[in-house]
Amino acid sequence: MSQKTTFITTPIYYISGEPHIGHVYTTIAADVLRRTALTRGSAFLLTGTDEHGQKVAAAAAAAGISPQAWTDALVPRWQALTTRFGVVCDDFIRTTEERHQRVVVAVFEALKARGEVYLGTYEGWYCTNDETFWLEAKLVDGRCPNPECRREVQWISEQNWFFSLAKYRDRLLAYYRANPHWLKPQSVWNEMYAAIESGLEDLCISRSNVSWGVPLPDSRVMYVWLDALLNYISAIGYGVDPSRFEAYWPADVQLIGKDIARFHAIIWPALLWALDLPLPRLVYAHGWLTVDGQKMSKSRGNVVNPFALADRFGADAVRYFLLREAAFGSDFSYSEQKILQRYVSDLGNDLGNLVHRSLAMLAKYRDSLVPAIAPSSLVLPAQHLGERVYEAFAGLQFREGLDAVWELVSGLNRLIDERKPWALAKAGEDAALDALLYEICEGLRWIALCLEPIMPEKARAMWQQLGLAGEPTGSWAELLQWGLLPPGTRTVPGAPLFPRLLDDVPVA
RNA sequence: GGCUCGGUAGCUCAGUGGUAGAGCAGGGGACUCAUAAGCCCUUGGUCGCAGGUUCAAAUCCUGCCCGAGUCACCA
Repeated sequence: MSQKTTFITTPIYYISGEPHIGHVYTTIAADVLRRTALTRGSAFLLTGTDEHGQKVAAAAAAAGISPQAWTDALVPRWQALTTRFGVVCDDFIRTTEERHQRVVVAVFEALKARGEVYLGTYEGWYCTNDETFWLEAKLVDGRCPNPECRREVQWISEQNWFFSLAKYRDRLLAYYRANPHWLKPQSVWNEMYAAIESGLEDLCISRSNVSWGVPLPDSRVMYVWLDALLNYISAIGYGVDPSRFEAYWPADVQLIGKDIARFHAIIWPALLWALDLPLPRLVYAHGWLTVDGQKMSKSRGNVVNPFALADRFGADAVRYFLLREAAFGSDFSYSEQKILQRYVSDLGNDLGNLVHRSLAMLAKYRDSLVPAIAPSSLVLPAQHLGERVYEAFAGLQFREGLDAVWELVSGLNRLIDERKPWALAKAGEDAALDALLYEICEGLRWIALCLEPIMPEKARAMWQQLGLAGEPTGSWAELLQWGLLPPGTRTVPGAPLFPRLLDDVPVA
């Protein structure tokens, strides 16, 4: 039992455009981890925006405003995303903030003092149009290999700072072997191990030809990726507030998309070692959401707008769908039909209707008052549900955790059909009816608690309909004990949690 | 091209040596508290292809086909 605060991070999002469903996916998962951790202790969720770099500068220039004004205008859109999906961030850091930039500079100075960086020459073929350096081997007929570009490339040579990444190769390999579970899923571990094994080159960490970045003391700016990685420690006061920093670092889970594994699984650990800091306990690279098996991208025109999705199905249903539909580590193919099916079948028919029918019967047979019964009549075998769900969620096995909760949902639906409350009422078997109704309501209380990390709004709605005070949050060890639902509680049957959708028009 | 992952019921997937599984969809039934929901029963698969190892292969080996991803600042 660690008393340390569970520290969870998402990548900071590169604000080159509108947020899409993929960004939400990561952030929601982080929020579930945070809420799950809160059932046993304290938690801290960090997210934010990555605002430097040429693409941002170019977009701002195209709009005729300064990069700072550009990012200031976009950031609220990203913050709105977390709010819209019920994500509670304990901090939201922007790389343009002073508190971040001074840490970046301090880290640079520290690396220099430790001899971890040196001034060298950065050379390569450069495509001005794509603003990208290309390896000679990648060039196609001596031109830019991007099929949509194919322009001539030019040889660029500039003085820049380099981080001594290559010397960490053996230490990384040894660390990987000694810690086979520090990077998940296994497939990403394999890829990164192979990448390290094949050799590392020192990393150019400054730019002379870019102006929109964290300024270094010598008029160059910091390489945007190093700038971005440092958010994880700048936000918690590295070099500024040591006691605060040590209360959080190392991170317990750093969620990333598999595309940025290289930065988090090779450069990041080496950088932390260079600073003499411990590594995060787990870096988890989750899969992609694809649309009909195709990668989501602007050029394909198949980007799913998360706000539209939330408007149609509700934020909680989207949260549920994203974490229930596929194993968290692997890709899954999004489709309108799939989320609709989950909504109707799992949420409306199984869960929503269970709540509705249960409270309707309690209203009809017992005037909405939870009966008083002897504890001995409690028979539902849900004792270990809390542990199962906690272990699953905390271990990023969201689907497995939800499967476990649904065993109780289905169990209650089955129990109702088997014991037939309506028949008990007709036959005047009051004791049996009391016991049954109590069990059902108590089961619903458990479901509300267990689902709170996934669907906080709906869990709260269940809690209120059950007539319970406060929120469906708190220590599961204390709350998930069978029989804690107070007899005499007046339930408040309300609107269906997941009403039937009136149309099946696809989301634009 | 190198590397990675995958190809199992109509759909989404679990199953890594020992008589083919789940959920959803489809079909049938009994019920009525409920969002025409829920419950019970059920149809359905030569486990990508071809070889090989083994008493025994979806599961191990080899080759091939197909799909996706990655190797470039997209979660």
